[in-house]
Amino acid sequence: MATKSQSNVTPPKGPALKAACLREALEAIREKGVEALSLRDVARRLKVSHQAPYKHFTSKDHLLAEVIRECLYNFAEALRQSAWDSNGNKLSPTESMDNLGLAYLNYAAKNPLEYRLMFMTTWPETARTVGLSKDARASFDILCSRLAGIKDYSSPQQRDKDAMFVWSTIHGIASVLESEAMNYLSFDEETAREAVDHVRALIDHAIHAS
Amino acid sequence: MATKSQSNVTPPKGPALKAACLREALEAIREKGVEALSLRDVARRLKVSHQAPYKHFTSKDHLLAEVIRECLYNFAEALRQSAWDSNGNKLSPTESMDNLGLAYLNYAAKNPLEYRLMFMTTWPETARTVGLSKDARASFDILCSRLAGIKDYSSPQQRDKDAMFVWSTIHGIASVLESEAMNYLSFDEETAREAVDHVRALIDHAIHAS
DNA sequence: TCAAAATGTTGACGGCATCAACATAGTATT
DNA sequence: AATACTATGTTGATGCCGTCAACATTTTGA
Repeated sequence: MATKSQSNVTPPKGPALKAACLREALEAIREKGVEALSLRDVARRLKVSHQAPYKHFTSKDHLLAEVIRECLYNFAEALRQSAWDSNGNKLSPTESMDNLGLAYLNYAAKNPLEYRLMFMTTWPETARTVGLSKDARASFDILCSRLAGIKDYSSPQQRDKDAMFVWSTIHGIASVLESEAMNYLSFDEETAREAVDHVRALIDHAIHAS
Repeated sequence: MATKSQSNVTPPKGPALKAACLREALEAIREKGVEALSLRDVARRLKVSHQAPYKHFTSKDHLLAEVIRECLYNFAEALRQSAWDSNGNKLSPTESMDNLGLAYLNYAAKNPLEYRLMFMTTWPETARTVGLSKDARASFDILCSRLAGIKDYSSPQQRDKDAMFVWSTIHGIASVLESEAMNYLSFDEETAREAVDHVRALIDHAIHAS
């Protein structure tokens, strides 16, 4: 006997439908791209009427916003975990900071779809009204606290300045690696890897020098 | 008497229609966002049948790709001009390089819509088949030659490594400044400006140090 | 001059987001 | 227990969109 509704047997109902919509939406985006996301398609995949999702999301854009929100959660969680080693021991502040950049780039590399949704896609208008940006801020805050762990800042502004520097720089390298750019700049892997190291070294240097 | 078809008098014909489509498409995007771009809307604006644009663009995505291509042209042109001062005198290699980053950030700040289209939007699938990336590469090549002007590289790979570092870093700061991020990180202007200076100084330092 | 190529137009089709109206089941209130 | 309310689904418009097909007109060039 089935324990939970396997995705293709019986249409999920109630809260399960909501979760299933989020899951299928992400899958649909993976297969056909964000632009092609369609509520009807999601409904069809779940063998549910084309209006059913509306009981859980007020519009297609709200659904998309929630999908992105989940990505933001997971991303922040991955960043948080970069403060512990594989044995569950807390790393030193310095190691934590170093590891954060690595974790960021790693996450982007392993979850390109999610990364693009979070940081390389124009969020739906709705994102503003549902406060998506707060969830994005969570990741930034992790960076801020790691920075505060390795350096004494005279003011939050000073810390933010550093944080923004690190954030934008890492985002820069991640998004270039992720973008179409890599297809046509025709770098060999080696060059790309070295460029990444280059950036990481520079960031490191910058933080400690300033 | 009218010399050229003013946009709202008589529907433009032939090649003029093509140009007008590109213009109106950009305007439509400015008003309602890329996602909401509609060929029919463009046609309507030009008081032309909903199929007329198809005589000049094989699909909506082809139109969008051409719009982006124009942005890429203009952007590259702006970068090129950063090698000359306001009097038309060619700057020294060092000045040219310095100016390039400034020109990039300036362009992004003054043409946010275009910048987003070029570097913060998922290009239509079509972009691949029409070779859009080649036009993007042009800008990158400008950066490469500026770098080559101020430093002797043992190989193109070495130069590309630097170029990629600069490119991604500048892109990072530009896109963070342009993104939703600025809305919710709630930096004061001052902090943002300092962060930008911070990055520029670091880039500068990095190039000369490595 | 006159056929072929370019360029426009109208109409049709299927897909989509969303609104409205209706059905049903679970819950809370009397 | 009976009732009414709410949450959740379903079916059926409506109007917009991209695009195909068929047809009309203009331009071109042989």
